[in-house]
Amino acid sequence: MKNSISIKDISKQAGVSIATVSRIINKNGRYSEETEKRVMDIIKANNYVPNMVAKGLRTQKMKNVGIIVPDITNEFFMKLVYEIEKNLFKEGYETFLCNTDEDEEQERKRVHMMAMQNVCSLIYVSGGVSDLQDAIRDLPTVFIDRVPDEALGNYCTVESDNIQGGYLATKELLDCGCHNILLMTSRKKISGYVERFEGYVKALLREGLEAADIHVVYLEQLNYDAAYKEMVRMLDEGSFSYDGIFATSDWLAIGCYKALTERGYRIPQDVKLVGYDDISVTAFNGVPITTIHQQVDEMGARVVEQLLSIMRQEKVEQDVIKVPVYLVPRESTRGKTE
Amino acid sequence: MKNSISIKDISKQAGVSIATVSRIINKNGRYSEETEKRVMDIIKANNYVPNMVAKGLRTQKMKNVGIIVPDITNEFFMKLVYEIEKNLFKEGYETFLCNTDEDEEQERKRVHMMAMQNVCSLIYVSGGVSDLQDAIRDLPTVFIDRVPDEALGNYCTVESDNIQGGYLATKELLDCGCHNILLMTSRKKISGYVERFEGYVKALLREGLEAADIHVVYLEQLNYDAAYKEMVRMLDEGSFSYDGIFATSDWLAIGCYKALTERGYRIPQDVKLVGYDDISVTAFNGVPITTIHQQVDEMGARVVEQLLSIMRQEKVEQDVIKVPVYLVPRESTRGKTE
DNA sequence: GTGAAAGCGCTAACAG
DNA sequence: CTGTTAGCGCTTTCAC
Repeated sequence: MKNSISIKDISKQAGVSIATVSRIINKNGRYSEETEKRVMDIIKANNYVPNMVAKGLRTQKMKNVGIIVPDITNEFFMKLVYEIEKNLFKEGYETFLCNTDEDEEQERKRVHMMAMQNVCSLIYVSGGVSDLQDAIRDLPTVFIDRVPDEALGNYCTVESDNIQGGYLATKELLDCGCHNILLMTSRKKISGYVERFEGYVKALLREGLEAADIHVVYLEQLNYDAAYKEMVRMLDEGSFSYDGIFATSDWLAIGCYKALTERGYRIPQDVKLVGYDDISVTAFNGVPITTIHQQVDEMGARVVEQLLSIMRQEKVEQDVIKVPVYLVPRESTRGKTE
Repeated sequence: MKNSISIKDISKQAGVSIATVSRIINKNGRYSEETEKRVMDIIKANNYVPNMVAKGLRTQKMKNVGIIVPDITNEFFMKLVYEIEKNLFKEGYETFLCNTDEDEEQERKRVHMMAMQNVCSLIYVSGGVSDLQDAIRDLPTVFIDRVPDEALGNYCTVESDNIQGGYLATKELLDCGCHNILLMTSRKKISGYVERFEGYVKALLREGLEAADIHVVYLEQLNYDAAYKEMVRMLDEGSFSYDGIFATSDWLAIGCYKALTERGYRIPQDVKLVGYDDISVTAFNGVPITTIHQQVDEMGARVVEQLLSIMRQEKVEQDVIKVPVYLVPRESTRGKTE
């Protein structure tokens, strides 16, 4: 790689052995202050940068972690990655970013590549992690919005308090007088989404509603297009008769909004709508959309903190870290449905 | 790293030398079909994955490239990264993602880290690349939206036809009858932005306007907050007297929109507005915003294609690849200003 | 406090 | 067609 200078060159110039230079670089002690200074000066003068690849080969550990994200064009995920990258970089780690497009095959391939690159740990954002146990085993891993089914090696989960989130979202709709609330969520059993569902049910039941009042529509993909199409389908076949929708992510809410308004429904007068994540488009949307705010900065910080602690082999006290959420009320739930 | 099996283990099991295994893995020829089959079977059976770090140390080349982006939470950049990652991954490259927050210090640090990680090339999105010549030298680099001032080693630029973009945006405003058009852009001399400015001037002059009709406001940072604050400042001190604004990026346009509407200005009746990039928030915004569409998929594909060609030492015929843009007319320029 | 030497997993001459 | 060997740049015993 480039005409870069190595530890050997430094040692030669300094008139010491490479072992000594290595010790000095890593501050491992067992060298005199005098040699230290001499060597450090030469290092600076030559603008030496350590070769992490060689170091990685020797130590069997690269200082880089892989981040697997279902959709890197989604602002919510990237705000999370932003925080993670920032905190990880501070600790000297580089991050590989992998987009899976919510596709298990892609995911498998990419995790495989990560393994080849000897990443020292993995961060998994609400993904499938289907049959990856083998590849992941022994690799410190933090999951976001997803508690793996089987116990893996060293892992931990960080997520929002999704039950509370689902509860708050549904409660908001109920408080607006909605009686027929549709939940739109993912077909996949991602724990974060399952919990939002749980919160929805909890709010319904508390309000004295019954099992018959639970209405759910499942989506194959968690994105705008899928939500829009499903909504259009329901509207066109006349199977839509709700006065409130809780969409488990903001892009789903936007998809619903688009389909509804295109067909002449007014929001919030005819249908009230709540999203989840608090990405900026909900604030700027034609009718600003009420949503559940996830504290991405807090989440990102906790993810890195947990990851480091697992890597240091420290005992991780909690397997699941919960971060609080709060409701952001906007136009889409303004007014009272009677 | 993990209990992974090595080429040595494979060779032992197959009863051949490690050199032969290496040749087979890399399809370098000079082995019989028979041994190939035997070795491949063992590789599969043991679920062997090559150690890229060792390979990288030996060959002095890691198959991973660094991507430097000013703001990873911006959908435009990430759509670009999405395409780049996809295409690069197909070719067996992994990507490091670095966020600079438009901060030169951050940028320096991160490029430095990339060098330590022995990335085989760099992709630079509209960044500063101030005094990085040293670090970058000899590293194949593709710039997006930025033509470096000084000639570096092996580089190339991919960008939208920004002059045309600036022209189309301004032309749209002129066609709506605007006479007093403000350009909002970056203080930094990023070539992509300088060219949008050029297009703006070109449209103005063609329409018979003069130097006195050129009005520009420069921003220190290229984001929503900066645009919003600057707009508020102008509005509050009464120095705003325009009937049209061309904001050189969508988030700037959204910032202007917010400030203007908060103060009672109507868009498009009082002020017409055009953005740049075509990120989704412009389509969903209260008043959908006219913008210039950049073909990110095309750009991403060209970036990877150029990068690979530079790495293969092939002659790069053009130093600057231009990708066409087009106008997406929306509400914010509807109607005629008389 | 310092140095010699082994070796991480792999590739690439070179010899056969 | 196949094997032997010498490192890539670095860390880490183990002597001195």
